[in-house]
Amino acid sequence: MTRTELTQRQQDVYTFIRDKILNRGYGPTVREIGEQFSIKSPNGVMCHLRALEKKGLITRCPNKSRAIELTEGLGGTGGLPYVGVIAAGATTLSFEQSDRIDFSEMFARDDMFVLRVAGDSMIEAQIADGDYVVLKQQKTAHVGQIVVARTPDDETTLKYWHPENGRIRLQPANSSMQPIYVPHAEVLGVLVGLVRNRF
Amino acid sequence: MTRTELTQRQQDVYTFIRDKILNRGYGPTVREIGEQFSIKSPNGVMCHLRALEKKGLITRCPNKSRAIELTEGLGGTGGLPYVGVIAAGATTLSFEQSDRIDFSEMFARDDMFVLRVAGDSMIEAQIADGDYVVLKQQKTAHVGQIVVARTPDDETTLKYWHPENGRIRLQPANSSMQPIYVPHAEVLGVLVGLVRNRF
DNA sequence: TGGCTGATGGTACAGGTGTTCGATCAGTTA
DNA sequence: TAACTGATCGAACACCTGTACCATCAGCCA
Repeated sequence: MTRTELTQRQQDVYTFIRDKILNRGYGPTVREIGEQFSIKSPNGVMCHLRALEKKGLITRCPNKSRAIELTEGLGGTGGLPYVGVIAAGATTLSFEQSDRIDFSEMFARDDMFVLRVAGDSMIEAQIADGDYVVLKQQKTAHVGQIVVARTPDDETTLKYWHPENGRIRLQPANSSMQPIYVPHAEVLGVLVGLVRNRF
Repeated sequence: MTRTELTQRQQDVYTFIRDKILNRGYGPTVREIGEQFSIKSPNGVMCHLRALEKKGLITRCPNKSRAIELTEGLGGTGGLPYVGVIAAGATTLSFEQSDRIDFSEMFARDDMFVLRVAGDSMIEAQIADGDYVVLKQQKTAHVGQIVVARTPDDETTLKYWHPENGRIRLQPANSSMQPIYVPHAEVLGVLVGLVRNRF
């Protein structure tokens, strides 16, 4: 959601403010923002805040400390009703008194990140073109795990992770495709989840 | 979430603080709390804040304004960093300054519900056993959409929706399975999303 | 009755904080 | 070249805010 109408600097400041509010629960002061970006004058920051407010991204309450509201909702209030398991066979759905399920809570760890999948190389693992995959950031993986790996020629790819004698086999889940063999590769993260929202 | 170890007054104060953080985006000052509860001395409020902190409900950062953190997570606040598209080929992942993606926002409509899939009848639509499917509650569907349908013998199933002359064909996405033909069926919802979190 | 806890009031102070005014400076546009 | 915009510095100011110290009072328990 990069905004062309924002300068890079404004984008940075906005992201910082949002990050503070989201992760710490309360926003930064003018001087905290300044410190973060090595802006030594409070007025330097004020200038950006005025710009962000004029462009409608934040709302401020004059003369109050830390009183920055994000115009964009924080989102994620409640989750969705979880009504049961659906099998090939009989099922009773109970909309009444159902539990709720919250996907952002499901992937709530902050060492995770999201990639969008392009291509069908993992189709037989039920990972389709356009899916969002959720990955846990780590540098090692077990044999057979699905990982995001960076190869020596600086390509990044989503594949099964198979270290072999003196090389790495990056195995697609697509029987019409061949495995990739590389002398070594860097694991960027391992697959922990998947989200799809187009049907 | 009434806590027996809290006095009524403390409970009230805590609720007020949480309400401010959740609905306004930033917490109250000591004096704002005092005004709300007609406590005329800042110290009266301090006393409650100390109590709440001692009991572990909030965390404070000394000498900072509005610096009240709720110990209990806000629930579904933030989303995850969205770092790019991963293709079979080259990709540059940018962890710096990345956008964020929030799945609970993605499925934020309140006419949606979630089911867990049992069985492999939709495997060729990349819907696997154990996946969560997100459905939009509606009574009609277009031809070829994936729906949750209830058949006359009161079974509920996830299938492709194919109305035909005088009957409904409920088509699995599994070439080893046969379609189900029923004289009529009730659409409970159409598929709009999918979430998987086991790998 | 004495001691304890929870809840407040009052006052005072130091440092945090938002804001303003004036000025510089690089890069872009007319 | 002149005008402008974005970004920033520096200093100053008034108010906001957290905090500390001291005191009161009702209710409960021993």
